[in-house]
Amino acid sequence: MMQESGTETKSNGSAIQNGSSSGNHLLECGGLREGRSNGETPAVDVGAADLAHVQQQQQALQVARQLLLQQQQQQQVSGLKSPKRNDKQPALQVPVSVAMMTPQVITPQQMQQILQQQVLSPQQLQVLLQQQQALMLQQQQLQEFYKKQQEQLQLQLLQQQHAGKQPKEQQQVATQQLAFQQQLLQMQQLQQQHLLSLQRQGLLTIQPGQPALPLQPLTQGMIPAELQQLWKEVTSAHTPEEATGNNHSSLDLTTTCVSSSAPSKTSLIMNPHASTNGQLSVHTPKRESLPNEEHPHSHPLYGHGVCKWPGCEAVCEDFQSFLKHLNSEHALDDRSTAQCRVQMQVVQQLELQLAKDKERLQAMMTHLHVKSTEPKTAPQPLNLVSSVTLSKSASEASPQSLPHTPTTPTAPITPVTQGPSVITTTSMHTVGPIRRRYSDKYNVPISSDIAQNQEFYKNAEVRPPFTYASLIRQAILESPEKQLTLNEIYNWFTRMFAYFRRNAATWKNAVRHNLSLHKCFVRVENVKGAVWTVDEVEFQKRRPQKISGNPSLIKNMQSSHAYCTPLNAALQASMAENSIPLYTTASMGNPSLGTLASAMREELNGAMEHTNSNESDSSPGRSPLQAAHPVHVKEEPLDPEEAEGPLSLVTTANHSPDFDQDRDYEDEPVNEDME
DNA sequence: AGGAGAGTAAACACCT
DNA sequence: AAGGTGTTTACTCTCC
Repeated sequence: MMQESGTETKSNGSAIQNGSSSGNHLLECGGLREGRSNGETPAVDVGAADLAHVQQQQQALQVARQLLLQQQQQQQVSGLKSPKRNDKQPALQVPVSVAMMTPQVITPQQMQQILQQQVLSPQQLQVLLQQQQALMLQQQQLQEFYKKQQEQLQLQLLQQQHAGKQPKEQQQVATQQLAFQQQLLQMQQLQQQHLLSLQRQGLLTIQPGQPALPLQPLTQGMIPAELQQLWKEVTSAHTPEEATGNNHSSLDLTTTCVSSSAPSKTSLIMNPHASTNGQLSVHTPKRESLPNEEHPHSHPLYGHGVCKWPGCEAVCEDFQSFLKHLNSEHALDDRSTAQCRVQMQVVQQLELQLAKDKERLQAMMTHLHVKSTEPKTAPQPLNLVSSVTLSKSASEASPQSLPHTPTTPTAPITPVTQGPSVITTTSMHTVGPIRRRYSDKYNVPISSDIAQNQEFYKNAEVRPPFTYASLIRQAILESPEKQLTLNEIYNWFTRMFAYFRRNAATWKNAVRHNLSLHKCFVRVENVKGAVWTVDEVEFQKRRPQKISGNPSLIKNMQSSHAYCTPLNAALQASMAENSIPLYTTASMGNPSLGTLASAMREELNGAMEHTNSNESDSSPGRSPLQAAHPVHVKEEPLDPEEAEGPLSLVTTANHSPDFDQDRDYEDEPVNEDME
């Protein structure tokens, strides 16, 4: 999608350039342009001073227009300097003529970008759309009015040419256009407000030192401002500086907008790289400014005296120190941007999953003809958090798809070669089957874990971090008679774990295999048939399973139970298998999601310090996840090959090929996507 | 490097 | 005959 915008960009860019020299666009352009182009023809035999005056105005207009174009071109050029901005910048550049003719509050491409970059709630989207529509409507009206004015002006010009000078009429026109100018100003203000609100909502991000995406249209839709300037030229004596000043002011409108919400450069978390890809501009200038305006000292990234930037948790005495910290520690760099990108992926993934789960729930309810969330055995989203699966299956199911998932085709090609601690999907991804499992023999009481996080496992497609043997044993032990048929074991698996509702052929085979393989499972002939029981002695005899892998994980698990609930392991496993970068702040979007994200983030990062997690202040309701404690997570340097460009808004979620939960649980003929 | 545990795949036999 | 159940083998991966 970014690519689309990218191409648009190009075309737009060229359009601009052409537009400045050729008349193509001018011709399409409506009144003003026509006025100019037309004006040149009849102007020949105009001897009248006022007519010359009008011509002067038009020339001035042209000059101003060129100025504007130059500015735009300069922007482009400067944009080229920092490769990051290429994509976006041009995408936003709309030929002046186009800008005049079409409502350009925010271009569709921009909207698309926004939508891609930010995961918005439907409500937010709706509001946005409404605002957008309203603005567009207004702009259209203004444009119509503008056209009329231009026609009138032209008409009057012609009249003047024929009938001679009529200062009064000119005055009249001037007055009319003044009024029009005011409307344009209003329009601009509206746009500003709109943009500002967008910013506040976190929908737009403005990069420091450059006109950001959202502002572009303003700049370009600057025709009104241009007119203002011209009008000043026309109606009153003014110096060229003023003209340029005006130009500036028009631009300032945008920059003002920016600066108002993003006081400090560093506060803009946006990454240059991001825009490179034209993919991401997450993060939150708005969040920085907003708190000050509305809730002084409340900040999504700040809570309980701790910086809640993913993986940070630096203690900040007060809000001011937090701001300092934010600006210094989380400035624009690869790490921050990568974190943002990852965060966005997480959110995307979660939302995608949420959508799927909702759909599934709907289907279930429809199927069962129930209205309430009733299903017993069937998984139901109990709450936002638990209903959000981690789509582990996505990755685990199709390992081969992973390598390319994170880096979508649209993803930037600029890999993050640095940023040691940047966690990316790829860095977490483990190819092939996950063999790190542990039984309840080691620090992790499977029974308590399962009981504790039952709902989570039921709803999240997270592979339980236990071996098949442990799970089978658990299933059997949970049964009243400590014995189960194979089918009952199957049922237990599917009932207890969302994960085992997929790829049935695979795991069922594994279950059978384990039952047969391990001596601890004893087959007993029963009246009904054969049932399986557990020989505890044999089970305990089994060679101790080591928790391998991440040393920190081991350390955590061994050293502190408190910090290492099975859930953590589950999460970690799922994250690893999922290639889901659970690396987030609670600041984005849905609080519940944020909570989940926050909790997961801790899983990944907070481990080290894992003092006390206070990330959940913004989150209502706790979930199993929240009970989770930080676990150390592998932080490996990015593989340059796999690493995505910073902040590339990857659409991994959309790519998870097998993340189709609507599949038949039982018959998964294929493992093509599985491990 | 090699052993062991674990997961996966598959072939095969038996039973219902 | 088809499908479920159970056994076994082979292979791979990961960890020690």
